[in-house]
Amino acid sequence: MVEPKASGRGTGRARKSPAKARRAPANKGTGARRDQEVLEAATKVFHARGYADASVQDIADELGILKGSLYHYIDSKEELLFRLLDESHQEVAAILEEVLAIEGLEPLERLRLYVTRQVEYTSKNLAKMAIYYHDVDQLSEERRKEVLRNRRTHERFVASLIAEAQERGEVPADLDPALTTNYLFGSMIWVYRWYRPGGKLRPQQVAATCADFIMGGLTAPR
Amino acid sequence: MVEPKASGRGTGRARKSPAKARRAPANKGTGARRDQEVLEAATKVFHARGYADASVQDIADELGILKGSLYHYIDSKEELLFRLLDESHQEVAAILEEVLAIEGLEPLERLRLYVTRQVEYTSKNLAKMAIYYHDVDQLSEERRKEVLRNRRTHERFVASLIAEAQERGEVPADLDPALTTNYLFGSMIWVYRWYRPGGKLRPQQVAATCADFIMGGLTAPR
Amino acid sequence: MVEPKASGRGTGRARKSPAKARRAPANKGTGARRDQEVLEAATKVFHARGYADASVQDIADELGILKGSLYHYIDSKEELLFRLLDESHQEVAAILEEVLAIEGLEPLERLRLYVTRQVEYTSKNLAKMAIYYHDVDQLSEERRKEVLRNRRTHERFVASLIAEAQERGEVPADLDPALTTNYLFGSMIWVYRWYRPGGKLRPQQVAATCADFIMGGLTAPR
Amino acid sequence: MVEPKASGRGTGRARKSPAKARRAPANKGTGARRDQEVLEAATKVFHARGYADASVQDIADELGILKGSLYHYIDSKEELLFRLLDESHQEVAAILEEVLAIEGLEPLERLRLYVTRQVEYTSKNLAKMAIYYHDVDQLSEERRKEVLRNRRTHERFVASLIAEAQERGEVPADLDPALTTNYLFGSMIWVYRWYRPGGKLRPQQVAATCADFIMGGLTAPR
DNA sequence: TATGAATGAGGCTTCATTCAT
DNA sequence: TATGAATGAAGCCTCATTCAT
Repeated sequence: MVEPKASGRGTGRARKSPAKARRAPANKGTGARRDQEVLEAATKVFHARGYADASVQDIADELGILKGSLYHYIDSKEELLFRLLDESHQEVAAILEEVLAIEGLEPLERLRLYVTRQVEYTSKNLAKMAIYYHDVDQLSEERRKEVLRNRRTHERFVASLIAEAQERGEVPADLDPALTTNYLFGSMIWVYRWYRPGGKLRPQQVAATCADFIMGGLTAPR
Repeated sequence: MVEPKASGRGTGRARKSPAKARRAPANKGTGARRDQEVLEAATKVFHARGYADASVQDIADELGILKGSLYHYIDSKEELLFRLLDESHQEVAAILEEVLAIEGLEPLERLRLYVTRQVEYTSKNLAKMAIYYHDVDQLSEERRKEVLRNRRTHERFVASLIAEAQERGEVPADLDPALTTNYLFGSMIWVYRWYRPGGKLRPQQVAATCADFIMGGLTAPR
Repeated sequence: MVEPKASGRGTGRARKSPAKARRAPANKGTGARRDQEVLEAATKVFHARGYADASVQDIADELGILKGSLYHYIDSKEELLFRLLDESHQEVAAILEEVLAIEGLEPLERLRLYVTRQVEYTSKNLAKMAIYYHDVDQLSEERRKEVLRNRRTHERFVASLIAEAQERGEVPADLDPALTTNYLFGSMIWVYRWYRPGGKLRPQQVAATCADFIMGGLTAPR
Repeated sequence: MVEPKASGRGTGRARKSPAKARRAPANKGTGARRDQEVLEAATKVFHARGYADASVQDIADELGILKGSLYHYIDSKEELLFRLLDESHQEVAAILEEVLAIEGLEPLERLRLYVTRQVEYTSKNLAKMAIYYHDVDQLSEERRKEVLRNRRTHERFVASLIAEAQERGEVPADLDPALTTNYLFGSMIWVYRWYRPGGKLRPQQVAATCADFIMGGLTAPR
């Protein structure tokens, strides 16, 4: 069984932290909580207007502080996007890791579980996932490459699961695992574009039907 | 068999054109050709940098004219985007219409043909399709609604093809055609994100494998 | 005696201000003072070059800040004009209110007082009044309507003073008060076009002679 | 009796004329007629939008030709304004000349006639007069000076009429003719701001009531 | 005369970011 | 931490004017 490696906190981002210089101790969890609020505000705003179109002012408004004050929590608008994408990646990667960590699952069962959890996560975190998939290109060259590298690693694990199933004869032999991974991801990811929470469709239903579709696509004889 | 109606040339058109209003000019195609060049330049630039990030200057540079001169051909940056999206829609809708016009095809054959042609088109017109799917949100309220309305119509035709196959028992009865259309589109559309022309993968191969995947997803028993 | 109502502070006010919305600031007047400086600079520039011809750059120059910085104080060039006109209207309306508030005056005495004060005010605030009467048309439809509505109300009060005098037989019975108000205003307002402060003519002299002329025009038998 | 001199075709404006260079003869009255059409279109447009706000495009639209073509008839936008103002001045000056040319009139009768004709003319040529009085400042230094010089001459003739009446004791001795001329003009000119043709008020009525008002202002004892 | 493409300058506005308080 | 004034660069768009055809 494949083993995902530590999922790319590499560049590590020694970012300015609100609990940094001046008066080091005194407040501790507050800084982190505030940090999280900033990320949430940014998520909401970036999703609503698109990263490029959203302004730092919008985020400050969402937080109820002034634009200038926001710079106590961020280095730049782009760094904020990166943090968001990085956080998203952590969570998406964690799902894969959890699924891979479960013992005793056959490849196809594992794949179905993976897709199910992933789609459910996406349905429940639409804004985050929308930004994750829609706005990577807005990062600087270097950061974009880091994110894409992480994704590629992630995709390779999924592809290797397909390959495993293929070796067991459960997936047609003439199917290209890496190529098919793209179709699988397409169905899964595209959810961020059409799913509307609050409608009659529950996340579980989306997850289950999407997994059905994908499993069919993988296993159907040619 | 369902019949798609004329696909939404209704709203947006009173645009400025070099061959524009007052007293129809005597030139016969130069204007239109230049118009097309503008669209192509915009396509290139919007794809490379994203609509929001691309500047009118970039497009003018691409054309080798001054920024101000570009406004002989467009009303605004946004109108240019709309024209692009509208044109894309025409072409995408044309594919569906052609496929629907063929007589004697069974629903599933028709669906496979549709997917194949659509994916091949996308592979060959990556920039256009990337913009078509990635940048709709940047349109003004009104124009966005028009585009989305057109798409919804398009999707309904595809869903109705699935329903037809379902009635013939070729697709599981418990599958929701409208919902499944989303997964189908996901696989198909996502191509714009990962396909790289010039690599070893030919458009026809992408089209064929994508169609296989989707047909499997539609027809596999639960 | 008629009573002018609060003169139209209804519409236009939700403007951006350095002392603006979110969490009322602790500063006590600096913001307002700067605001006033902006208005004064704009008054000077608009008067010198005409609203349409004046640039935001000119105003920024006058203030010694950058063009972009000016937008901390204004929403748009047009909103700035509106603020100017609104302020002017407040002051002009205040004069009328004061004159109407004095008790024990006969209509014609009141009219003479009104004209005198108004003309004196105009002579002393040429730039403001010039803009007030010269540049209303440059406002957006909605704002122009608000300003004109205010003026109409103002004029009606003046007309009603004429009507009062008429009832007492002090003004010819065949004279139309509303129509005559226009002539009265013409003489009064036109001052902004020809009066040059710093010349040998004092504001009081202009006011007195203008009032004489107008009272003659009102009362002379036909 | 005073004699107005030739009213300022001085600077003369050797303007580009459509009947100028290439193929001198052939069309004769056509050129002048077209010229007049251009002036009329400009009058309409400048009045509707204000000189500074009106574009050359607007005028071309009004004429049904293209912007570039308009430059066959004008040298520049400003020159067009000047032509307009110059023409207006000719007509306004002509009224004064005619009134001065009539023999056997007493000064006050002459004044009343002058005001009456002038106001009637203004009421019937609102657009022209509005531009004449509203947009002089938009001319270049030199041309503005020429126009204002012409006006000053005109005003002096009116002032001298007042002085004549004063010498006959028909106007209070303590009244300053030049100063009073300003009030007189104010009432007369302001008509361009409030009169609406097509309403119930006929030009003759405006003229008569305005003249009444002004004569009252001139003759009433202090 | 008329066209219409192109110019080039300038105008209004937005915005990420900095910094003194 | 928070403020809010200011920066400076850039973006979109308009427009008077020119010119080859």
